Amino acid sequence: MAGRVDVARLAGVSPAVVSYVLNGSHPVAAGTRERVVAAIDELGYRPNALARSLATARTHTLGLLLPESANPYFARLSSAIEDAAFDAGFAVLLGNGSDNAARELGYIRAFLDRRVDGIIAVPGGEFLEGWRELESARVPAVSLDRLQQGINLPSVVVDNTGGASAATAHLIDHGRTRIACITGIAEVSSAQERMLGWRETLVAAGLPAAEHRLARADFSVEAGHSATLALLARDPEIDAIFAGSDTQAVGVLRALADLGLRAGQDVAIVGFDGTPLSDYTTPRLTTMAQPYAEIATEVVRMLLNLIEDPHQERSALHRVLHTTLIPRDTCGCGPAASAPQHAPPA
Amino acid sequence: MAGRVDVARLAGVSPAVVSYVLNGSHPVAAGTRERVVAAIDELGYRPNALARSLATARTHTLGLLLPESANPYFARLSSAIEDAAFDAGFAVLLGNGSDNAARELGYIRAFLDRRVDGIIAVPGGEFLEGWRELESARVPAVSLDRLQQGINLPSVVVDNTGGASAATAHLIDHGRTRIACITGIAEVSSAQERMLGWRETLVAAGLPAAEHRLARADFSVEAGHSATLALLARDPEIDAIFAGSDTQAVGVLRALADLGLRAGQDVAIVGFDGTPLSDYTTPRLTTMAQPYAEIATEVVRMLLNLIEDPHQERSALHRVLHTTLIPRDTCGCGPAASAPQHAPPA
DNA sequence: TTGAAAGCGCTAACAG
DNA sequence: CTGTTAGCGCTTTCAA
Repeated sequence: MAGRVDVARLAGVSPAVVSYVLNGSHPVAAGTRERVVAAIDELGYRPNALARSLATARTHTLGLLLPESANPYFARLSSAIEDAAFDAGFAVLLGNGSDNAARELGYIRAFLDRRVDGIIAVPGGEFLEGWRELESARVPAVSLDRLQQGINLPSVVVDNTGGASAATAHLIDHGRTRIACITGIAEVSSAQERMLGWRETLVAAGLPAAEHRLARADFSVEAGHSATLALLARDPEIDAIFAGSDTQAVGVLRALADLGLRAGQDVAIVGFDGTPLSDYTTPRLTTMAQPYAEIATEVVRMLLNLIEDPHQERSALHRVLHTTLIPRDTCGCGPAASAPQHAPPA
Repeated sequence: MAGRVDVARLAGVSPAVVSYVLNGSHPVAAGTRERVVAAIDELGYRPNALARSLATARTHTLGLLLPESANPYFARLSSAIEDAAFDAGFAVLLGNGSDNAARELGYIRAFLDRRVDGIIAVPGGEFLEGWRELESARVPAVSLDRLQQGINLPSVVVDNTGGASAATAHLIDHGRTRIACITGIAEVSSAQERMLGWRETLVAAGLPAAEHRLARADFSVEAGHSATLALLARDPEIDAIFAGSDTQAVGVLRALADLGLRAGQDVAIVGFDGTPLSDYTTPRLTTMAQPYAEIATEVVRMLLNLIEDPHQERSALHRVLHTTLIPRDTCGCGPAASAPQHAPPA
């Protein structure tokens, strides 16, 4: 592989000049530049990023730590973040915490060791030690999707309470009164806030927000499925379910089908996240959509600013974006809820 | 941040000795080692991976290039690969080709510049130039999920033809005779092979494999949806559909519901991939499951071997794993196909 | 068993 | 405008 010296020799200049034209950091005579550029692409020369990083203390690489990257929501989110990072000229190292403290820590260290310029993390349940290392390493980091108890890092989240409230209100508008909630564990701030939005809205409407209509489970289809079964066994009167995530909502759908109940009619549902697949469930899932692209550009923008100037006013570094209701079939809005399901073949 | 020299000073040794104990590459007196180790974790010292990599020409980092990481199949796959890489002590740089030649090339370069030890790539449609850079850079690389025309790189794929054949045979076993196929574009080898499996099996059974019952679309829900609509409009006689991916199958499900047709009864369906969500669609999707964990461990094992010894026999570097049929409801096996859909609430 | 010193490939003063 | 030189933080001969 051709090196900087080869280029320099071919162009008849010193190695330093090659750097100058490469980085545009120094004035270089037009003629010289041309010769260097010609030499560069004649040799197919590409600067060694490791060496450059060692010298500049910048890797143009971000670390992204997720709790479980296979989850459709996080998959969508990470894809958006990668896009934004790519546009900004950054590569991303991906880490999968798997809700496992040791792994999260392992990835944080892997990122730190490789000197990433910044870290975006969706903190899992047991992330305290990871944060500690992060803080002591003084590497710019921003918390995404959720806040971590007692640690004040810059963050980008959505208005979970507001979104949950809108979802619940929509259910109430449809005449539902016995509305259950399935959400994530209390340690996850976003899950907790969604529960709060549900509860507050119910209370404000003079409707019961009974404890036995609240289920906490992890953000998986399986959990949504079994939580629904348990909820309905405990209280068959339930006529609507607000699910704190689309993945859980898919489990709800499946559970209703298992019980022979019609989603959108017997039991109305509103999910959360606006996952791509939510538009293709049967029936179509009404959900609170998150603004993925906006979240992604905002979080990398914030991180990049932080990298430029690490001593920013912390208070300005908390962004709250908004979700929007996408009314489809499972709430009772759409046509499909009453569409022919036993119609003869076309 | 504490450096190697600080550790050395604290332990009363030379910086070189710190390296010796860190890498265990050199004999070190027990007492000395202890002092060094003590100094290391008193200072919380962590070696700079960039510097180490520059010196050793090893980054312990892999590049993973996917066509679209938000797709449930690739999300599941990348999560499995990350797991395997983590277990092997490797971090992964993730790239999202977005079926865009320029982006793919951009990521290949980003990987190469950062001196990844190896690359795993699922080639998108226009990956030729990317491959070229890959080859000339002589970096170990393996092709995943599909083969790239005319380029002989090590690969890990599944037996697509066999899987598609089994899927089609299963449909035939259910008495279906007018079986359509929706798969990816012909340029994608796996999509093509799945189509072939469908066709061969039909022919072998003396059934028609009509061209007008074949649809090529990209691997998305949307595409599966519209392809189904088109297929059925063209030929309402179709009584089964083999979908070359679960995401497309989800679109098929949605399209059938739109048309008032019952999946598993009016039209039977078998998907491909065994995506986690396939177990939670309504009705449950019968599918050919890919062995994710096995694929992942195999591909990183192969890549790691290649890194150790780049001059291996090429012929041994093609692994074909097998898919397994998971019979559920959409083929007609399960109970849900005939489950009450208009039953009264429990 | 330990230390000194020469790189790894690049950037960034500083001189010229 | 261009070249020299000293690092960046680590590994690795080679001597001691």
